[in-house]
Amino acid sequence: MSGEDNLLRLVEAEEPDENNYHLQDQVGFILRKAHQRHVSIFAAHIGDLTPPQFAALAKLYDIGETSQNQLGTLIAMDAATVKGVIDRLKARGLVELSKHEVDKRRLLVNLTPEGREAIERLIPLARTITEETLAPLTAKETATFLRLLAKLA
Amino acid sequence: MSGEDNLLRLVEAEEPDENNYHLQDQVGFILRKAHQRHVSIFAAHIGDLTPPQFAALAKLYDIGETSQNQLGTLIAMDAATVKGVIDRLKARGLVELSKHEVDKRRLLVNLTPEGREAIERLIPLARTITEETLAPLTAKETATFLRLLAKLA
DNA sequence: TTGATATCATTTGCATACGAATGAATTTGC
DNA sequence: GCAAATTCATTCGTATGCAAATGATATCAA
Repeated sequence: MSGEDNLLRLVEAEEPDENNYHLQDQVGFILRKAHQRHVSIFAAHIGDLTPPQFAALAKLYDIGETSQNQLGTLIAMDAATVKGVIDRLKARGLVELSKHEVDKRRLLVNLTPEGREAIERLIPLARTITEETLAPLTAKETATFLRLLAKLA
Repeated sequence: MSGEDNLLRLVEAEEPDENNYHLQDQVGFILRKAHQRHVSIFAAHIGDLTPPQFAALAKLYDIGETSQNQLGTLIAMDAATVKGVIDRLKARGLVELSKHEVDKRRLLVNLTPEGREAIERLIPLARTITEETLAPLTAKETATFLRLLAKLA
Protein backbone atom coordinates (compact mmCIF):
# COMPACT_ATOMS: atom_id res chain seq x y z
CA MET A 1 0.00 0.00 0.00
CA SER A 2 1.43 3.30 1.11
CA GLY A 3 4.66 1.71 2.30
CA GLU A 4 5.24 0.14 -1.08
CA ASP A 5 4.51 3.46 -2.73
CA ASN A 6 7.15 5.06 -0.56
CA LEU A 7 9.70 2.42 -1.47
CA LEU A 8 8.89 2.81 -5.15
CA ARG A 9 9.28 6.54 -5.08
CA LEU A 10 12.54 6.12 -3.26
CA VAL A 11 13.99 3.81 -5.87
CA GLU A 12 12.76 5.98 -8.70
CA ALA A 13 14.26 9.11 -7.19
CA GLU A 14 17.54 7.41 -6.40
CA GLU A 15 17.88 9.32 -3.19
CA PRO A 16 21.26 9.45 -1.47
CA ASP A 17 22.54 7.26 1.32
CA GLU A 18 20.49 8.60 4.19
CA ASN A 19 17.26 8.54 2.26
CA ASN A 20 14.67 7.80 4.90
CA TYR A 21 13.65 10.49 7.31
CA HIS A 22 12.99 9.06 10.73
CA LEU A 23 11.22 11.47 13.02
CA GLN A 24 12.21 9.53 16.11
CA ASP A 25 15.90 10.19 15.38
CA GLN A 26 15.56 13.95 15.05
CA VAL A 27 16.95 16.05 17.85
CA GLY A 28 13.85 18.25 17.98
CA PHE A 29 11.53 15.34 18.46
CA ILE A 30 13.65 13.69 21.15
CA LEU A 31 14.11 17.03 22.87
CA ARG A 32 10.36 17.45 22.98
CA LYS A 33 9.92 13.98 24.45
CA ALA A 34 12.63 14.46 27.06
CA HIS A 35 11.01 17.71 28.07
CA GLN A 36 7.61 16.01 28.32
CA ARG A 37 9.08 13.34 30.56
CA HIS A 38 10.63 15.92 32.83
CA VAL A 39 7.36 17.85 33.14
CA SER A 40 5.61 14.61 34.00
CA ILE A 41 8.15 13.83 36.74
CA PHE A 42 7.77 17.38 38.00
CA ALA A 43 3.99 17.05 38.19
CA ALA A 44 4.29 13.78 40.09
CA HIS A 45 6.29 15.50 42.83
CA ILE A 46 4.88 19.03 42.75
CA GLY A 47 1.25 18.81 41.76
CA ASP A 48 0.03 22.25 42.64
CA LEU A 49 2.60 24.29 40.72
CA THR A 50 3.81 24.14 37.13
CA PRO A 51 7.50 24.25 36.17
CA PRO A 52 7.19 27.84 34.88
CA GLN A 53 5.47 28.92 38.09
CA PHE A 54 8.18 27.22 40.11
CA ALA A 55 10.84 28.88 37.98
CA ALA A 56 9.37 32.31 38.70
CA LEU A 57 9.29 31.69 42.46
CA ALA A 58 12.77 30.18 42.50
CA LYS A 59 14.25 33.11 40.61
CA LEU A 60 12.53 35.66 42.83
CA TYR A 61 13.86 33.77 45.85
CA ASP A 62 17.32 33.89 44.31
CA ILE A 63 17.50 37.54 43.30
CA GLY A 64 14.71 39.28 45.20
CA GLU A 65 12.31 41.86 43.83
CA THR A 66 12.58 42.64 40.13
CA SER A 67 10.46 43.88 37.27
CA GLN A 68 8.11 41.53 35.49
CA ASN A 69 10.01 42.02 32.27
CA GLN A 70 13.42 41.35 33.82
CA LEU A 71 12.04 38.27 35.52
CA GLY A 72 10.82 37.05 32.16
CA THR A 73 14.28 37.45 30.68
CA LEU A 74 15.85 35.52 33.55
CA ILE A 75 13.46 32.59 33.29
CA ALA A 76 13.27 32.59 29.49
CA MET A 77 9.67 33.65 29.03
CA ASP A 78 8.35 36.33 26.72
CA ALA A 79 6.34 39.21 28.11
CA ALA A 80 2.95 37.70 27.37
CA THR A 81 3.80 34.38 28.94
CA VAL A 82 5.36 35.79 32.09
CA LYS A 83 2.35 37.99 32.64
CA GLY A 84 0.06 34.96 32.74
CA VAL A 85 2.36 33.10 35.10
CA ILE A 86 2.67 36.07 37.48
CA ASP A 87 -1.08 36.72 37.35
CA ARG A 88 -1.76 33.21 38.56
CA LEU A 89 0.89 33.35 41.27
CA LYS A 90 -0.56 36.66 42.42
CA ALA A 91 -4.07 35.19 42.49
CA ARG A 92 -2.73 32.52 44.84
CA GLY A 93 -1.00 35.04 47.06
CA LEU A 94 2.52 33.79 46.34
CA VAL A 95 3.79 37.02 44.80
CA GLU A 96 2.85 40.67 45.16
CA LEU A 97 3.10 43.48 42.64
CA SER A 98 4.02 47.11 43.05
CA LYS A 99 4.85 50.06 40.83
CA HIS A 100 8.39 51.21 40.31
CA GLU A 101 8.72 54.61 41.92
CA VAL A 102 10.97 56.15 39.30
CA ASP A 103 10.20 54.29 36.08
CA LYS A 104 6.43 54.23 35.84
CA ARG A 105 6.48 51.63 33.10
CA ARG A 106 7.84 48.92 35.36
CA LEU A 107 5.83 46.48 37.42
CA LEU A 108 7.82 45.13 40.34
CA VAL A 109 7.28 41.54 41.45
CA ASN A 110 8.26 40.08 44.79
CA LEU A 111 7.58 37.00 46.89
CA THR A 112 5.01 37.25 49.65
CA PRO A 113 5.83 35.48 52.93
CA GLU A 114 3.60 32.64 51.70
CA GLY A 115 5.54 32.54 48.43
CA ARG A 116 8.82 32.41 50.33
CA GLU A 117 7.52 29.59 52.50
CA ALA A 118 6.33 27.73 49.43
CA ILE A 119 9.59 27.93 47.52
CA GLU A 120 11.65 26.97 50.57
CA ARG A 121 9.46 23.93 51.01
CA LEU A 122 9.60 23.02 47.31
CA ILE A 123 13.31 23.36 46.56
CA PRO A 124 14.18 20.00 48.15
CA LEU A 125 11.48 18.40 46.01
CA ALA A 126 12.97 20.10 42.97
CA ARG A 127 16.31 18.49 43.72
CA THR A 128 14.57 15.12 43.77
CA ILE A 129 12.90 15.92 40.46
CA THR A 130 16.26 16.73 38.89
CA GLU A 131 17.70 13.48 40.23
CA GLU A 132 14.82 11.43 38.93
CA THR A 133 14.96 13.10 35.54
CA LEU A 134 18.65 12.26 35.26
CA ALA A 135 18.31 8.80 36.80
CA PRO A 136 18.79 6.97 33.46
CA LEU A 137 22.31 8.42 33.25
CA THR A 138 25.41 7.64 35.27
CA ALA A 139 27.15 10.46 37.12
CA LYS A 140 29.68 10.86 34.35
CA GLU A 141 27.02 10.77 31.66
CA THR A 142 25.02 13.37 33.56
CA ALA A 143 27.96 15.75 33.65
CA THR A 144 28.57 15.26 29.93
CA PHE A 145 24.91 15.61 29.09
CA LEU A 146 24.43 18.83 31.05
CA ARG A 147 27.53 20.33 29.48
CA LEU A 148 26.34 19.57 25.94
CA LEU A 149 22.73 20.50 26.64
CA ALA A 150 23.83 23.87 27.95
CA LYS A 151 25.69 24.44 24.69
CA LEU A 152 22.43 23.95 22.80
CA ALA A 153 20.28 26.11 25.07
CA MET B 1 18.30 43.85 50.63
CA SER B 2 16.77 40.54 49.71
CA GLY B 3 20.12 39.08 48.72
CA GLU B 4 21.53 39.83 52.16
CA ASP B 5 18.45 38.32 53.73
CA ASN B 6 19.01 35.16 51.72
CA LEU B 7 22.63 34.99 52.82
CA LEU B 8 21.63 35.49 56.41
CA ARG B 9 19.06 32.73 56.32
CA LEU B 10 21.63 30.49 54.74
CA VAL B 11 24.17 31.02 57.46
CA GLU B 12 21.58 30.65 60.19
CA ALA B 13 20.28 27.40 58.77
CA GLU B 14 23.77 26.03 58.22
CA GLU B 15 22.75 24.38 55.00
CA PRO B 16 25.00 21.72 53.45
CA ASP B 17 27.60 22.16 50.79
CA GLU B 18 25.36 22.67 47.79
CA ASN B 19 23.14 25.14 49.54
CA ASN B 20 22.07 27.49 46.80
CA TYR B 21 19.50 26.39 44.29
CA HIS B 22 20.32 27.77 40.86
CA LEU B 23 17.48 27.44 38.42
CA GLN B 24 19.76 27.91 35.45
CA ASP B 25 21.69 24.74 36.37
CA GLN B 26 18.63 22.49 36.58
CA VAL B 27 18.16 19.99 33.80
CA GLY B 28 14.48 20.83 33.43
CA PHE B 29 15.12 24.49 32.90
CA ILE B 30 17.92 23.96 30.39
CA LEU B 31 15.84 21.33 28.61
CA ARG B 32 13.04 23.84 28.25
CA LYS B 33 15.42 26.45 26.85
CA ALA B 34 17.01 24.03 24.40
CA HIS B 35 13.56 23.06 23.22
CA GLN B 36 12.61 26.70 22.81
CA ARG B 37 15.69 27.34 20.74
CA HIS B 38 14.91 24.40 18.49
CA VAL B 39 11.33 25.55 17.94
CA SER B 40 12.62 28.99 17.07
CA ILE B 41 15.04 27.55 14.50
CA PHE B 42 12.23 25.43 13.12
CA ALA B 43 9.97 28.45 12.73
CA ALA B 44 12.71 30.34 10.93
CA HIS B 45 12.92 27.62 8.26
CA ILE B 46 9.35 26.34 8.17
CA GLY B 47 7.04 29.19 8.95
CA ASP B 48 3.73 27.79 7.87
CA LEU B 49 3.80 24.57 9.89
CA THR B 50 4.51 23.89 13.56
CA PRO B 51 6.83 21.08 14.75
CA PRO B 52 3.87 18.96 15.93
CA GLN B 53 2.12 19.43 12.60
CA PHE B 54 5.29 18.50 10.78
CA ALA B 55 5.70 15.46 13.03
CA ALA B 56 2.22 14.25 12.14
CA LEU B 57 2.83 14.62 8.41
CA ALA B 58 6.28 13.02 8.60
CA LYS B 59 4.97 10.04 10.52
CA LEU B 60 2.06 9.54 8.11
CA TYR B 61 4.52 9.74 5.24
CA ASP B 62 6.66 7.12 6.95
CA ILE B 63 4.00 4.59 7.90
CA GLY B 64 0.97 5.44 5.79
CA GLU B 65 -2.63 5.53 6.94
CA THR B 66 -3.24 4.93 10.63
CA SER B 67 -5.74 5.76 13.34
CA GLN B 68 -5.67 9.13 15.03
CA ASN B 69 -4.94 7.49 18.34
CA GLN B 70 -2.11 5.35 17.01
CA LEU B 71 -0.61 8.39 15.31
CA GLY B 72 -0.74 10.20 18.63
CA THR B 73 1.21 7.41 20.29
CA LEU B 74 3.84 7.45 17.57
CA ILE B 75 4.43 11.20 17.75
CA ALA B 76 4.07 11.43 21.54
CA MET B 77 0.85 13.41 21.78
CA ASP B 78 -2.13 12.67 23.93
CA ALA B 79 -5.54 12.21 22.37
CA ALA B 80 -6.73 15.74 22.97
CA THR B 81 -3.60 17.30 21.50
CA VAL B 82 -3.44 15.11 18.42
CA LYS B 83 -7.05 15.87 17.64
CA GLY B 84 -6.32 19.57 17.48
CA VAL B 85 -3.26 19.04 15.30
CA ILE B 86 -5.13 16.77 12.88
CA ASP B 87 -8.12 19.12 12.77
CA ARG B 88 -5.88 21.95 11.60
CA LEU B 89 -4.07 19.79 9.05
CA LYS B 90 -7.43 18.63 7.72
CA ALA B 91 -8.68 22.20 7.48
CA ARG B 92 -5.65 22.93 5.28
CA GLY B 93 -6.25 19.90 3.10
CA LEU B 94 -3.02 18.14 4.07
CA VAL B 95 -4.66 15.08 5.61
CA GLU B 96 -7.98 13.33 5.10
CA LEU B 97 -10.05 11.33 7.57
CA SER B 98 -12.12 8.19 7.12
CA LYS B 99 -13.87 5.67 9.31
CA HIS B 100 -12.37 2.29 10.02
CA GLU B 101 -14.59 -0.30 8.32
CA VAL B 102 -14.32 -2.94 11.05
CA ASP B 103 -13.65 -1.02 14.27
CA LYS B 104 -16.15 1.78 14.28
CA ARG B 105 -14.38 3.61 17.10
CA ARG B 106 -11.33 4.37 14.98
CA LEU B 107 -10.75 7.44 12.86
CA LEU B 108 -8.26 6.80 10.09
CA VAL B 109 -5.88 9.57 9.05
CA ASN B 110 -3.97 9.71 5.80
CA LEU B 111 -2.00 12.21 3.74
CA THR B 112 -3.73 13.89 0.83
CA PRO B 113 -1.70 14.35 -2.36
CA GLU B 114 -1.15 17.93 -1.18
CA GLY B 115 0.03 16.66 2.18
CA ARG B 116 2.43 14.27 0.50
CA GLU B 117 3.79 17.05 -1.67
CA ALA B 118 4.22 19.27 1.36
CA ILE B 119 6.12 16.77 3.46
CA GLU B 120 8.40 15.79 0.57
CA ARG B 121 9.21 19.43 0.07
CA LEU B 122 9.78 20.04 3.78
CA ILE B 123 11.96 17.07 4.75
CA PRO B 124 15.13 18.62 3.29
CA LEU B 125 14.41 21.75 5.32
CA ALA B 126 13.94 19.60 8.40
CA ARG B 127 17.42 18.16 7.89
CA THR B 128 18.77 21.70 7.82
CA ILE B 129 16.87 22.50 11.01
CA THR B 130 18.41 19.51 12.74
CA GLU B 131 21.85 20.57 11.58
CA GLU B 132 21.41 24.12 12.76
CA THR B 133 20.06 22.99 16.11
CA LEU B 134 23.12 20.80 16.62
CA ALA B 135 25.56 23.31 15.16
CA PRO B 136 27.05 24.27 18.58
CA LEU B 137 28.30 20.69 18.95
CA THR B 138 31.07 18.85 17.15
CA ALA B 139 30.23 15.62 15.34
CA LYS B 140 31.44 13.54 18.24
CA GLU B 141 29.58 15.65 20.77
CA THR B 142 26.43 15.36 18.67
CA ALA B 143 26.62 11.59 18.71
CA THR B 144 27.16 11.55 22.47
CA PHE B 145 24.42 14.06 23.08
CA LEU B 146 21.83 12.23 21.00
CA ARG B 147 22.68 8.96 22.72
CA LEU B 148 22.24 10.44 26.20
CA LEU B 149 19.20 12.50 25.26
CA ALA B 150 17.50 9.39 23.93
CA LYS B 151 18.11 7.72 27.27
CA LEU B 152 16.20 10.52 28.97
CA ALA B 153 13.31 10.63 26.53
C1' DT C 1 14.07 70.64 23.60
C1' DT C 2 11.70 67.89 20.77
C1' DG C 3 11.05 64.27 17.54
C1' DA C 4 12.49 59.54 16.74
C1' DT C 5 13.52 55.22 19.15
C1' DA C 6 13.39 52.08 22.52
C1' DT C 7 11.46 49.80 26.53
C1' DC C 8 7.73 47.91 29.51
C1' DA C 9 3.42 46.03 29.94
C1' DT C 10 -0.99 44.52 28.13
C1' DT C 11 -4.16 42.39 24.97
C1' DT C 12 -5.63 39.37 21.25
C1' DG C 13 -5.30 35.35 18.53
C1' DC C 14 -3.58 30.97 17.63
C1' DA C 15 -1.33 26.50 18.77
C1' DT C 16 0.34 23.02 21.77
C1' DA C 17 -0.21 20.14 26.13
C1' DC C 18 -2.60 17.51 29.41
C1' DG C 19 -6.05 16.01 33.16
C1' DA C 20 -10.67 14.71 33.67
C1' DA C 21 -15.17 13.50 32.20
C1' DT C 22 -18.12 11.45 28.69
C1' DG C 23 -19.98 8.36 25.23
C1' DA C 24 -19.51 4.81 21.78
C1' DA C 25 -17.58 0.53 20.48
C1' DT C 26 -14.77 -3.44 21.35
C1' DT C 27 -12.43 -6.96 24.00
C1' DT C 28 -11.87 -9.73 28.09
C1' DG C 29 -12.97 -12.85 31.68
C1' DC C 30 -15.84 -15.79 33.87
C1' DG D 1 -22.82 -15.03 26.16
C1' DC D 2 -22.75 -11.27 29.06
C1' DA D 3 -21.05 -8.04 32.46
C1' DA D 4 -16.75 -5.65 33.36
C1' DA D 5 -12.90 -3.62 31.71
C1' DT D 6 -10.58 -1.45 27.93
C1' DT D 7 -9.99 1.34 23.91
C1' DC D 8 -10.96 5.28 20.81
C1' DA D 9 -12.43 9.70 20.20
C1' DT D 10 -14.40 14.05 21.80
C1' DT D 11 -15.08 17.96 24.83
C1' DC D 12 -13.99 21.12 28.57
C1' DG D 13 -10.97 23.63 31.43
C1' DT D 14 -6.50 25.36 32.51
C1' DA D 15 -1.73 26.64 31.45
C1' DT D 16 2.16 27.62 28.68
C1' DG D 17 4.27 29.88 24.45
C1' DC D 18 4.79 33.25 20.97
C1' DA D 19 3.68 36.82 17.18
C1' DA D 20 1.68 41.10 16.48
C1' DA D 21 -0.57 45.26 17.73
C1' DT D 22 -1.25 48.93 21.13
C1' DG D 23 -0.46 52.41 24.68
C1' DA D 24 2.34 54.50 28.16
C1' DT D 25 6.69 55.98 29.49
C1' DA D 26 11.60 56.76 29.04
C1' DT D 27 15.81 57.60 26.47
C1' DC D 28 18.44 59.25 22.65
C1' DA D 29 19.99 62.45 19.26
C1' DA D 30 19.96 66.25 16.28
